[in-house]
Amino acid sequence: MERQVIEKSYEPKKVEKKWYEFWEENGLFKAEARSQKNPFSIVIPPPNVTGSLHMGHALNNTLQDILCRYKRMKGFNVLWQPGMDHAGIATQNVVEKDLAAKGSDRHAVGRERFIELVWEWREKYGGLILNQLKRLGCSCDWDRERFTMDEGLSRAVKEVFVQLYEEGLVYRGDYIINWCPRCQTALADLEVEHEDTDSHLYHIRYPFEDREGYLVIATTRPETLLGDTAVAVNPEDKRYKSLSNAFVRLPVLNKPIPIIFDSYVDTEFGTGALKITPAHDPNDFEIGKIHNLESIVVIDDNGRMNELAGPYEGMDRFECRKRILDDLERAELLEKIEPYKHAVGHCYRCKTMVEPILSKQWFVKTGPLAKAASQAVRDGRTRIYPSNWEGVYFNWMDNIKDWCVSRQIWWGHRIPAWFCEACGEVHVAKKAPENCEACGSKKLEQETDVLDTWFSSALWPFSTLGWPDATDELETFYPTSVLVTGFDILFFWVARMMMMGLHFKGDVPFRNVYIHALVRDADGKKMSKSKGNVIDPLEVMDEFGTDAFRFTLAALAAQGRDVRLSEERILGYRHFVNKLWNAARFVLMNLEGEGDAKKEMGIHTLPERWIYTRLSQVSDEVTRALEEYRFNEAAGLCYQFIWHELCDWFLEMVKQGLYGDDQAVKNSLKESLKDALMAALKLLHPFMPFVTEEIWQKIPGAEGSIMKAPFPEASDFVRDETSLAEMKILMGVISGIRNIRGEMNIAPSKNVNVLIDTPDQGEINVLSTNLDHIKTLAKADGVSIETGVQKPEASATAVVGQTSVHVLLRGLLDFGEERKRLKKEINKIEKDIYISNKKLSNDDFLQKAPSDIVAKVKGKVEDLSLRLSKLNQNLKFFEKVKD
RNA sequence: AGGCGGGUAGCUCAGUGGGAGAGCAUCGGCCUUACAAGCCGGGGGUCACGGGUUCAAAUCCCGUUCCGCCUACCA
Repeated sequence: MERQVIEKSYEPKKVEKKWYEFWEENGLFKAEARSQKNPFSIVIPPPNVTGSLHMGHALNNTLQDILCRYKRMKGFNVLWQPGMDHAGIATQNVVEKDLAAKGSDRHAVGRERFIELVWEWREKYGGLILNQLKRLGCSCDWDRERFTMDEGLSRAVKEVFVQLYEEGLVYRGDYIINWCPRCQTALADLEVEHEDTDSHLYHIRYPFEDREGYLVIATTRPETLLGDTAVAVNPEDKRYKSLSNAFVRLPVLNKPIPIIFDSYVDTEFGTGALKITPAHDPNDFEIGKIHNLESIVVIDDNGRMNELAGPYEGMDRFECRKRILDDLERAELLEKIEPYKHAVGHCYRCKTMVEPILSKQWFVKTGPLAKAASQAVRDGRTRIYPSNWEGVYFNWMDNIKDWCVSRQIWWGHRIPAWFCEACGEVHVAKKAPENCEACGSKKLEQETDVLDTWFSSALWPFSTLGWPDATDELETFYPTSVLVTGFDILFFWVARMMMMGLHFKGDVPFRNVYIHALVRDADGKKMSKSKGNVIDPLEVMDEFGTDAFRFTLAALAAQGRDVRLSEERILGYRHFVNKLWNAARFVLMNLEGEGDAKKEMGIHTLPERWIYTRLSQVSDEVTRALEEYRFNEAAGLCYQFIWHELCDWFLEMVKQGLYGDDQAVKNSLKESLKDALMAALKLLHPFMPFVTEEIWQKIPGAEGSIMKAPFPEASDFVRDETSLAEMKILMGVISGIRNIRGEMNIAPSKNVNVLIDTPDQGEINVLSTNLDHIKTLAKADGVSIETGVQKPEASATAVVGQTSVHVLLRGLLDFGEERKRLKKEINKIEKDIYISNKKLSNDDFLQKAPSDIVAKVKGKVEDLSLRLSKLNQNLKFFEKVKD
């Protein structure tokens, strides 16, 4: 065989690209539309077409990739459905910015041309994030990539909208919506971010119409008084009992408005009198409806005062506020100004302060849809992990409000509704009608509004699989197996997919939802560009390698907890990647020239029997962890096992045999080494796809990609429970000697002699057949094993269970040090014994605790007592020597 | 206002009723022929505070406090 030169350290950059291309070329990410295999499917949370990879994406997609790779190795027909979201407002903003840079704007180029420009932008820059996902190793079936604006998905959108309309679940009406004056569009309630803001509460005098004096109202937005059509007080409020049928005079505009009584008004707040502006406040709107008040819109789409604002017409809303306050002051109608902190809504896209404005919009009636979506989770048809999110989900679903789905932007799915210019009739249909059904006119104009981006996202789990056509993909993969996402879009996206999936497919869109945490910086702060605390995933991958990065994310992704990412942590796991690399290097060096060694039966040494047993256990544990989305546990198990068992003990123990003369033992060890390495690689592959493939390909006899290798199962390895106990003794003795050497500062170059004293024949057998391991790993020259011997003078002793390990230190032993060491040990044990004895002397404990627990404590006391007496003997010995 | 999560070693965090753990950092000793991105050994914690349930509490319950987040129409 040709000698493979293996580098001393792993160089991620050299191999990552190579293997990704290899996987793609060999079609290893492809799903089968029809298959005998069990299906496993995930739809990717579609990143925005404008997006570039940030930590949230990295975590989200790493977890999905872990699941997909794991399930493929488990033999499933895996579909990881990729795609992107057209991201209405975000994308439109980007292209508008381009235009602005050229001194133009969208109105100058016109709607049609603008949309063309957006498509052009998409062709040019839109694929960026997908390539970044590839760098991350994501094993999506890229041939199936979808886009929320592509033809098929647009068809699904129309189909859904029209059907909902026909069912009465879509309607159009005048309501208060959140208006972003910068984006020039309505926003759904969810798209408004409330932020506590230092503001002022203005107390304004509204003079009575028919008598002296005035009513004082409190407001944070004085400019809206221009649209006031009433002042409300609570009917129970004694202060205002006398005011029925009274009027006040609206300041500035100087017109009479009625005083009305409504129990909505809080008597405790402000003056207990509330100005009512039905066109610019959601609550006032409701009150206005009840009392048949007129709604007067005074702020336009640009956030400027309109012609109904009288003298303030044309002013910006904030400028108007200032001017009105000045005018009120001058008229002595401003009673006082109090500092006031309250939540102010901002546009989630551009952070502009939103303005509640009355306007005509399209809504989805969510009540019936939400009820079904809520029920599906209550029934367990969809399970949310971790389950505490179910409460949040129910709370939202049960208090849901209708969803404003129209947006006054250009980039998006244009609402399939047509208005008759002649009679005003509204037609909702998949295709433009020829003429008006009501009056026959041919003059029909399509609605200019587009749909909320989340409308198309809500259909993602079935629209990407070909709906409304009945496809094999839908048949095979719907409902999808699991949705992996962050809690920040639980309402935006997950909830709405549940509603749409249930309504249009008659079944939930996913069996499980795994909600992962948010990635924060090392100080627990949300990463954001403005804070400058963003760690760029691409830079991390460059510096530490993709595998180390992925493993870090998985290891930190404990359920229900945010991920705090620090570079030190990633560095630590890069060391782990390198450790694996070097362990493999060691194994491969020893397999050199062997070809396919035949399995040698019956000569397995203790370390081999042990490592197979552990492989069996660990495979089982990792599998269970992954099945329950306990990624951090799965990662931790692999880390612990590979580093501290496979490398620290097994690899060290096989060395002698490998370097010895017994060919049969050598062959057996090589085979075991290879088995253990291959199993470790397979366990790690979902987490670290690149390095595991790179090593896999170097193993003699390993066939094809590791992606196609079966994931290790408990039954793949011979379990030998006695090997666990035997290794425990052996490790205990070795650690005991090492401990003494360390504490006594014995140079590693200095070998020592050891006398082991044990009464147990089984232990004698184990230790004597593994003498060489003790010699090598503990640096002992002569090791003898006896029963009931005298403690040699000038020796330090470790006590392991019933066994004493005397380390002979002629000329090396500092008696004082040894006394100190023994006292420390004795102290610890005495404390332990004290605690356990306290339990055993408690009758309640003996009676009520389960018997196995009692037995355990008893056994522990016995063990400890034995050790204690031996340690005490040793201590006495040294105290005698001192005298 | 309501809801959720959290407070465990110097730091970051695991640990949902029975012997307080890991990684990093730290200290001591080693270039031992896979790995100094390494090896061996050590030190370090009133599990936020106060009560309760229990034979037994970091873990369950109640209260207090601090931090973070989410939802909400108090002008």
